[in-house]
Amino acid sequence: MPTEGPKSPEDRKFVTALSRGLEVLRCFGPRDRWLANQELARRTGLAKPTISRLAYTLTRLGHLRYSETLNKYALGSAAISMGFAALGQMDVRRAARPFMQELSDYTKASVHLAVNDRLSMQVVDTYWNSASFVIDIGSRVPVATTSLGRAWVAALPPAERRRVLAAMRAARPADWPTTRRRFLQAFRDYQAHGFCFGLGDWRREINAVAAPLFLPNGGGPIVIGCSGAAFQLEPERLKRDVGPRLLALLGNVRSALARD
Amino acid sequence: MPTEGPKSPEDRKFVTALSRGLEVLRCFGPRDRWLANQELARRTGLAKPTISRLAYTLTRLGHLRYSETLNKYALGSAAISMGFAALGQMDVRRAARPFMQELSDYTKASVHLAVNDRLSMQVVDTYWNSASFVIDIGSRVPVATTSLGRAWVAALPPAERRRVLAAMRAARPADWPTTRRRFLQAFRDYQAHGFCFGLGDWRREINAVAAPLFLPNGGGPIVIGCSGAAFQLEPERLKRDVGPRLLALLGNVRSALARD
DNA sequence: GACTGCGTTTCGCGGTACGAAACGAGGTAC
DNA sequence: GTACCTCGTTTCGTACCGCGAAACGCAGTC
Repeated sequence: MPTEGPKSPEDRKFVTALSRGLEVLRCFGPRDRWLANQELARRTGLAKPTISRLAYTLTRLGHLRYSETLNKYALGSAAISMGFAALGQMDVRRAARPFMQELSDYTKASVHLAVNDRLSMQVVDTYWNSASFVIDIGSRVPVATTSLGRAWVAALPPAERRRVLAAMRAARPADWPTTRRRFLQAFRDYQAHGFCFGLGDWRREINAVAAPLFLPNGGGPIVIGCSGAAFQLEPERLKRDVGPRLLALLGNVRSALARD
Repeated sequence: MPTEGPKSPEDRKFVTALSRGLEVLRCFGPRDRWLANQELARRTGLAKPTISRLAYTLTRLGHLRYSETLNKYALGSAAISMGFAALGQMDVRRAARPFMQELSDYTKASVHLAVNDRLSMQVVDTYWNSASFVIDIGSRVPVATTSLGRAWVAALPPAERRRVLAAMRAARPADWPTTRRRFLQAFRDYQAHGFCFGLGDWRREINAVAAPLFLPNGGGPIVIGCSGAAFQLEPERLKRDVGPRLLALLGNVRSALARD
């Protein structure tokens, strides 16, 4: 679910202070361990004193921690706990486990389960075999250039789809023509087959296929994909063999989820 | 870091709305997948309309998701992403990895890395060998009855220590006499040896030893512990052999962290 | 010692978030 | 069908909470 700022001029239900605080937490990407007050202000576009108060609150609550020596903030242990709580409640992971393992065994490639986070896909589970290419758990890959991302966008309702594409265009205007073309192709692939491809445009020599899955109780789609060395996963094989097996996998997961 | 509510009569820096929103998120424990508005109101002690607005905001931001059919909320993918972001930034994990593996190999028991979350310890990494008893990653164990928890409390400065003990007393008044006695012993153990024990009082026939570690840049202590079958880890061995090795492990981790 | 960069604190105002009460939507009983 | 639950959302006026310009404090630098 692509999120955005407050907007909605007269949305009395929207609690600004809470949104801003969470925005501060989201500043901490994989690359940004320690962020100073000023940097947080720059990234969020909020005034310094505001950041000061929000960060103070977040620190008291354990979501941030403060280094006296650096005068900077980092994510705290409360964030970790919340993440694990959320992970533990994804029963898709349990349900999908044997089937993902099986597909990985069959293809000798790696199989991933991912959820969306803005313009990235967050890899939540990974299964692999032999020396194939591996994206570790916890990795993030771009929505724009991976099969995981394309499958996610393709599964969105039109309105949200447009919002995401607009955000990607704004984020990387230079790449937009290519990005746009690839997405149009991805939508056609999704229409025709039910899955999307990534053929070497995220990493050279890595091919992949991915398909979305809507969970019973709402929320955005999650995505399962299979990726590996290009010489092993040729486009034709992805379309004829791996892709259909991926769809079968999703079917199995769906019925496993329905069962209990 | 033990967190608490707003309080502080005139704390102008504390942003109440943000705190309340995060409090809502924290209602979702491992056992509570779907929570209704009313249940959230009960747990947080906030008025229904307030929860309504906070939950609306959190849903818009992707931290919660809403099931139309159940009329209930669950944690959303933003929580997962944040958790992974926080995990990825704990370089203690990388630093400690080989040493924890080594201790696990030596003891044939499992070795855990944990952080605190209120009255639980959140297990963040696990290494094990053979068929020994395993606490999986993502598990949570109580502070009150485990070596991990005791080591954490023992490492706290006196003021925080008192706060935590008071919270445990309030949470389980009936167990307090026992809990108190065990903690006093744990503090003596920590003074004398630098580590704390858990001898069958969390799970029968499971013994464990744990010691805290303060990270270079502030924040509460993290804890590393070793646990296994009681017949393998007799108290005497924990004190003479495993405990000292645990301290050596912590020393190694500290210097590995200082190195880079 | 003046200067610069950054974080925190002050403080009065504006508007936001609060919550009692009203409203609405399903569900159940009879 | 009506009356009666229960639970969630919306309304709305007020209290007060969070906002941010400006002032302050504190290091480091030249």
